[in-house]
Amino acid sequence: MIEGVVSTNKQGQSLGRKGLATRGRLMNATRQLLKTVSPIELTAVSIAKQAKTSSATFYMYFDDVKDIMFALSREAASDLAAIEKIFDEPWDPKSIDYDRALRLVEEFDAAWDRHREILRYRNLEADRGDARFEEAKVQSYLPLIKKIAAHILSAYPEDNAPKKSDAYAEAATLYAALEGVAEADPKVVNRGLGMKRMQQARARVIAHVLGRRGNGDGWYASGKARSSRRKTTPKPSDELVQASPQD
DNA sequence: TAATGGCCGTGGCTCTCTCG
DNA sequence: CGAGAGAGCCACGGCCATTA
Repeated sequence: MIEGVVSTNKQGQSLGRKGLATRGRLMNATRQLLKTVSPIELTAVSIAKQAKTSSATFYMYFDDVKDIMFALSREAASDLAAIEKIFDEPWDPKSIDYDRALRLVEEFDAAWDRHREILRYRNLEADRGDARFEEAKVQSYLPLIKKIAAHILSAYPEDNAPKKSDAYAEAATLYAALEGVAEADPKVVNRGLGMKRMQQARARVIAHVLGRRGNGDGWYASGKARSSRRKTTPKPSDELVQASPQD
């Protein structure tokens, strides 16, 4: 897992075996309830009841329901991060590797299947402006976007590489496509084009963006052409680009 | 084995909010 | 406006590992 190490409860007492077990029971109870109850409707009382403990005990470990959802979202993010390992395998950046791209999509979707309610809640709170969830969301997707961007850049010779920020923009676009479908309820997707088809489509897009070209295709302007194009290109300013390497 | 102290869970209370 | 549900806090007592 795993969620950052928790060493004390809300009263500042250091957690022993029992305390860690109770905290874990509360988190498991929340996961169970999320299968049938919206996170918006979750209550500390229902979680405590499911964990066979009292609401007072719940407040010894968590501030409120949002707090336990945050702890669960960190666990989920850790599970999701495991798919980055695909990029550590030998992967020729100049070849179109559809099978590997499909595996990336399938593993990403599988992680979302395991944590959909929690990750959706995390994204909802981040979108609502909660700084803690926003930070958790960024820290969740940034490592994968960095891997994708590095893979894109590695397909080019040094003297003909696209701008790093362009590679990051493409990586962010791919991630948005990945997550956009993964976040959707599979039942809804299956009523439409079907999950298999959507996975294959994303895999094809990813395979083509990641495995391509070599000497460039004229998409990335250089020299004067690049500087003149900059006039019409808005300067990236969000936290993703701030965290990404600049040219 | 008894004493000790930290860890932990609970009962009961007040306050707030929602609903009829 | 009263009833009910839930949030949150506090004080107390039980449990358990450690120590003499």
